[in-house]
Amino acid sequence: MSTAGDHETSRLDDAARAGWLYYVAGNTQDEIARKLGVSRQSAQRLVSLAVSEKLVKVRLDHPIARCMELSHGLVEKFGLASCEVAPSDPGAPAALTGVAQLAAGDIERILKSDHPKIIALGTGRALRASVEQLPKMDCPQHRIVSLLGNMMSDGAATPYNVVIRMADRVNARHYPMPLPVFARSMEEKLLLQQQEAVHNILELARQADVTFVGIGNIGDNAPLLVDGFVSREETRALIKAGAVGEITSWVFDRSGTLIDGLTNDRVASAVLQIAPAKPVIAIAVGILKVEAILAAMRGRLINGLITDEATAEHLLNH
Amino acid sequence: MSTAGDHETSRLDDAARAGWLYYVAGNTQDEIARKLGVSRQSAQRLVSLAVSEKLVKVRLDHPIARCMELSHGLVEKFGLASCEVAPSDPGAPAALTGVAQLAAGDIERILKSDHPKIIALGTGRALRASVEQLPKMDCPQHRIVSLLGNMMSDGAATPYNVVIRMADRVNARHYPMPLPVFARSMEEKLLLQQQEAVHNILELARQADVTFVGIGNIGDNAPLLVDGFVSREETRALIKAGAVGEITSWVFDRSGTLIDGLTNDRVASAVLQIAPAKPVIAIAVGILKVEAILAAMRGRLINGLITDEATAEHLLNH
DNA sequence: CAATTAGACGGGCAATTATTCATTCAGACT
DNA sequence: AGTCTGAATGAATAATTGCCCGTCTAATTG
Repeated sequence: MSTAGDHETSRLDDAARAGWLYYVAGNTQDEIARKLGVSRQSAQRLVSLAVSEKLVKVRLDHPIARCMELSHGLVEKFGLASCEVAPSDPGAPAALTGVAQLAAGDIERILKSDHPKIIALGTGRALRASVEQLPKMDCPQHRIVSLLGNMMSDGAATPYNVVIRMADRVNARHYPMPLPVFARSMEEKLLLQQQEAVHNILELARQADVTFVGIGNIGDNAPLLVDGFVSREETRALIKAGAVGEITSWVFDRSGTLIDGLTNDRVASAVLQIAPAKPVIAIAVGILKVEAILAAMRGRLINGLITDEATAEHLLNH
Repeated sequence: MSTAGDHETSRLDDAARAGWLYYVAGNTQDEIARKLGVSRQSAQRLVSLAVSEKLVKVRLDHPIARCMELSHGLVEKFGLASCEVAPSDPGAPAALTGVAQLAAGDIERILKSDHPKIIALGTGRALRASVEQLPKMDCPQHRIVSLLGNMMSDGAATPYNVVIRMADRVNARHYPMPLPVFARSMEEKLLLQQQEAVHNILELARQADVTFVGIGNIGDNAPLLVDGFVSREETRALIKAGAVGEITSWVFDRSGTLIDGLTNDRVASAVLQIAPAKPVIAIAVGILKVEAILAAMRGRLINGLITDEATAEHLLNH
């Protein structure tokens, strides 16, 4: 026993020595092997032992480090395909710029591809801010398609028309949806969607290679309410039905299940797919949205998330 | 200015991201390149930037880590060719075992060589303890030579006969020095050294491929005094002449310069070389010896050191 | 005591990482 | 505008690292 213990101890000592020489002193494994009087392979084993025994601890002295941890944690916890967390600037309340830059980076990377892509977009302030961050580009090979209408029921344009703005910037073919966000009734919705142009656009959206959406909360500060798409009474009914969030105006409950009836009967936007095969990336920031984001992840309505540090903390500590 | 700053910042952010993915998440640089949307070379540059900008900090969770730092510090500060520091066991007062094992490891490594080597040995408790740690070996190709006599002036054997003990263990040719440590006078010393055998041994010692010595302090607890080689009066005279330490009974002052006259006139051991070309490694432990070790390093009487943590701390904080 | 087995070792090779070099590109200056 | 400079980039290549496999050693077991 004592012999084995000593043996193990001295092996760990050597591992520590090797780890120190490698990570702190910057020696190569060959040099370590010479200094420790062992073969290079043994030196390699010692270094890797030092790592696997957790003798070496790496710390990253940069605000980004926390973001990476959070992102990693969210990926693990909710089975996301991707997650990016922007640092929250404690000074600036307009926390959008961080995520907007991140999202813009993602979008830009996709646009740089030579292969034609179909990019589907929802709406929302965060998404709009992201598009604003895009540089001028020339991407005629791609198509940008809207997931939902850009009209109020009375025909007025909605304030956050992301598709057209983006197409402006990057010079791509684009397909805004010539529909109101909500039809006046289920029948009207079906009627509208039977138009060939609308039908084509919905089909295009279904084939999208990547989808970016916003997530809205339901309640007093809900985008849908603030922007006048639903009334106070409808909001109350939705809350009573368990609604906590919405994506492209489709309202869902805590488990991420779409609410039956109510406004969902009249939503004209493309249907959400559960556990989509292609990336569906939500851009969403804010403590108010935490419940909605959680629900969307639980229900597999999205498989990617771009958010900020503060929101990510709440999502993980829930 | 603001643009440049932003640019630099975002570059560092990316570097931090890359560093995190590499060191914390264990990604390969290829994966990082894909995730960050840059070329593999750029990913490599980002990782190395994160290192050179000190964003990644590596810590080693093992007592050895401190020893490695101390060793590195001593090498730098005193221009040593090598330095090893054994962990001090706060519980055990007999701090010798740590350094003894280290030294034994060094010696063993040399003995394993197929090329014939000449190993010169001094005396001392630490050196003796090291030899005790040697395993049984069979090394007829090497020669072990003593740097100094193993007799008291009256012909009695000295207690720490390292060479014979070591030769016992490793079965190597050995050359103990058939001389007293101190002759009775300078004339007697010269006479003794003219014997052919002695002359040959001294020449062999001069050619040694590697030399291991102990370092003694001068004073009340000095090995020379305790073991009865010098008298109290001689000790007093030496101290008055500035003596702080000795190696193979050659006494030197604070600057590592050999003291003129006194006992040095009568030392029969091989002369110390200043700034030796081959490794001359001292094995020395203890707060009492700090002054002596410092002096030996200053005077370039040694170019290698094996000591323990506590002693190393004192050497560096001096 | 022989058989078995777990673990370490080193050789060789594939994968990964670091470096060098020529080129490009943006901005500064003439 | 032309030219220079310095940074950034990608390609090529050199260096380093990680992994697999056959071999050997030592401990365990029957």
